[in-house]
Amino acid sequence: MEETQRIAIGALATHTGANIETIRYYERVGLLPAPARSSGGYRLYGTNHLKRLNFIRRARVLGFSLAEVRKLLTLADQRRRPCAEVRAVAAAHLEDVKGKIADLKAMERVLADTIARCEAGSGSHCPMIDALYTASSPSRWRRLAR
Amino acid sequence: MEETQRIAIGALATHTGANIETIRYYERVGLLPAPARSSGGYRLYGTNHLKRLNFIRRARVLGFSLAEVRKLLTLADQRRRPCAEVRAVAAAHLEDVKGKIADLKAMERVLADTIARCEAGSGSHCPMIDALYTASSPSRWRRLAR
DNA sequence: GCTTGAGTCTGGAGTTACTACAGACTCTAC
DNA sequence: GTAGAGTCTGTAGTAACTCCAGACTCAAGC
Repeated sequence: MEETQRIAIGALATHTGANIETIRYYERVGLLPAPARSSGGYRLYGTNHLKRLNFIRRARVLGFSLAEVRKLLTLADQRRRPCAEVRAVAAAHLEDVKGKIADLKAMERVLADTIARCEAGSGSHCPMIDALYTASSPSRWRRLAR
Repeated sequence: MEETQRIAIGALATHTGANIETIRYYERVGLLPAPARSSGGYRLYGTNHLKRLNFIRRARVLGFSLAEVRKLLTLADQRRRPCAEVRAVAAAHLEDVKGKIADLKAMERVLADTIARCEAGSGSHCPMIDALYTASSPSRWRRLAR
């Protein structure tokens, strides 16, 4: 319960793998509570900060935006954990991720195709450049990319 | 060869689907050459601008960064088109896209798993929050996410 | 007690690729 | 000549950091 160890920002950074500047940034934007300070003004972090920062980093690795992380942290902070709400945030994010995968796969296909044509090209002109300069409208390309 | 029609920025925006502000932005950062001006200072675009802007938009749809688009445009501008260099830019970008797809798929898996556990959960605590608060280090999560 | 070097502090600017104003001016049609 | 739509410039905001300068603090060694 009580927090005895207090570590400086550099140590927290090493323990979590986060950047020092990022830690200060998270404090500035209110994701990480302001820690205690030494007499000289150094930030002194306890285990709660360590846990919270790890939470943030794990959520970020999973692609949650800081706004989503904020929401998740708020939900996590409530002692009675509203699992349904957490699930809703995660599910919305999952849909987002799926959409991005679909978009990237479409891009991958077009890129791979064009590069392949490039490789087979005779050399007088570049199929990649041609494809980009071609008169078909970007909206058609966007359709293609879904 | 000669350009007779000259259209205002709004018309160019409608023709390409680009935003007016974006067109001015592309000019500011040097992707689109500064067009002629009317006596009152309005920008007047010709067909070359139209083609170039479409090129940029198609490349952006395929996920090329503006830096990459710049490189592609430079290569396209050379009369003798260095197909190999174009292919290199595109291939590098394709690798990037593939990497992002892999990352997102890993995210998708972890998210879907955790949400599934969430659905099956008894209700006393949230598996999603637990997973994020779990003591395993973010670097392990990152490994997981490849 | 003093010095040294590493660590930390704040505030501000830079990054990417736009987007969104405000307030002034221009163009076209009636 | 005037109304209303279009355009102009310049600045600031967005996400999520990252980097920097110049000042200060801390711990260790002598």
